[in-house]
Amino acid sequence: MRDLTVYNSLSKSKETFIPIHKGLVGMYVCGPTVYSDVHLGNIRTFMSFDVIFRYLKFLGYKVRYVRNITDVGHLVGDEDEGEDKIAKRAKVEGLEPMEVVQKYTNGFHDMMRIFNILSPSIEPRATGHIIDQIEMVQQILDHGFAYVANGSVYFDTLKFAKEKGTYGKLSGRIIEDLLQETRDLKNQGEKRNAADFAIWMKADDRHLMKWNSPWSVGFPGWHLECSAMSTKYLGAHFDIHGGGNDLKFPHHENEIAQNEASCGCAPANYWLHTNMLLMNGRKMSKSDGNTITAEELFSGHSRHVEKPYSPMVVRFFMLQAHYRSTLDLSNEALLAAEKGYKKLMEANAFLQKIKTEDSEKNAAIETKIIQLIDETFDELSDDFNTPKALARLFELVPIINSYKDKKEGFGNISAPTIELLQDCFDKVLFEIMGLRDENARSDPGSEGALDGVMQFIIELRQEARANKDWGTADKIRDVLQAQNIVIKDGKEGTTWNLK
RNA sequence: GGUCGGGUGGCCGAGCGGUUAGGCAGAGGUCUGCAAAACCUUGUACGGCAGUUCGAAUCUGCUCCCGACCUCCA
Repeated sequence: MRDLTVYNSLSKSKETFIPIHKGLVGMYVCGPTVYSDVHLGNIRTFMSFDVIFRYLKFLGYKVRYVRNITDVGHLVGDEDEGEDKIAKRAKVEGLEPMEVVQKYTNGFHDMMRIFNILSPSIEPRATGHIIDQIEMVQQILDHGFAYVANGSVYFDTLKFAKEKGTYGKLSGRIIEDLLQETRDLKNQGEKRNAADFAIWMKADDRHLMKWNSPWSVGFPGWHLECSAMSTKYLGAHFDIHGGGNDLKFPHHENEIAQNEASCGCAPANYWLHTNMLLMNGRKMSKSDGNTITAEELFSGHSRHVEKPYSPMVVRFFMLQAHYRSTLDLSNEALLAAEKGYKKLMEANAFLQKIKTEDSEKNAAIETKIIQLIDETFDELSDDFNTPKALARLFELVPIINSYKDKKEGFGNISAPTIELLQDCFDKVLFEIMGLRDENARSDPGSEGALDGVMQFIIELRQEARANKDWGTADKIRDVLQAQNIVIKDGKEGTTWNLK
């Protein structure tokens, strides 16, 4: 197995990835809070972890990938009296909270499918794990790192920080600074310190989602569900924990604290964080409206974009940036990605059709190809560097295309090398990067029929061309073009493909 | 205000001590009835100012911008 290097947010450096159990990887990623449609920023994060999941599997690891659905406890606003996001939405839409949850969970799953993001191994919901969460609250209380106040339970951050000395390690926060926050929080009354946070909250009568507990009828705190569910399915100590950069603090920091307080050990060895998707140079965010939806991208109906872009173009666009860098979305960048994506897919489609035959081989090119293939996997193994891996693939494209033209000096590639190349493109593009060839005629039933018709039309056009009837030849091409079918007259005959 | 990250050629985006990253756009050429595609050739950029070094986009200091987190967000 190739050595894999990952950037660990905990150490702020790249480390060699060594799983706790040989050959097995446990990975937990914070999923969405299902109170509204997913937006592109979420999608980028889940797509990044999708590639990570796919690559780990490619390397031969058996991966248990847990990605939760948060459907309770996430509050609006910055103080503990804020409304639950789901409950608020339920009121607005006149639905049962669970209907809201189902609606947006369905929407989320649809979007994951559209972007070819694989389902995780387990997708647990917070509301399905209330008992586990109550047990964890109890453990934290038993260990003295929480206190009950008026039916709610708060995590005693200061005590935890003093005794364990690890609080703030992930996010670089210093407890003293947090305590000195002068921000004017309305509901500080029950908390001993500003840095404390609720792990169980007493619900008022009007609250829609609430459960019985030893402390009150209420609901779990936002950070708790991840601690409880990761522990339940991956154990107290697992390999990778991931999420968006904006979750580092307070969410992940508090998650770590909860885990340590309940079972005495840090939950994950490696913390991976994806960076933000930007638009207009600013974070794309649900709450401030600086956003574009996936549907708007697909339809082109947005002032930020001048034409529609397909899901795979968007996926490719995101793959061209490293997951730890911010990525600025713009029409121009999308346009460039679309061209590049098509070029790569066309080269691949041609490559996969090459019949291997033994012929005189060119040692220099053989070496170059093998080296580039090797480098492609090196890049992926270096903290999942998809942009660099794609760059190597793009360097292979001219070699592939020159084979098409049967130019002097190229084309003399041995069968095993061609097979290696075919395998590399297939694995990297589809299995690892999760792309799909949108140009490929996907419906096998209609393919035969359309292909037959196209062969006939191309034949007719060839006759016209042979008779130098350029008018007819061009008309056929123009009409087909209007139907989004592109005709290309190559040296080896005419080919066609759907635009 | 505190903490952290970033400023790379027309655009996107890698790299982080010595190499052409790559994509898109642009220019010239080959091919072609014309086109498209493909192929070949072409661009010497790293916010600014000092410094370290044989050598810096890459390290250090200062400085100017921008962003993220600190409050719900992937």
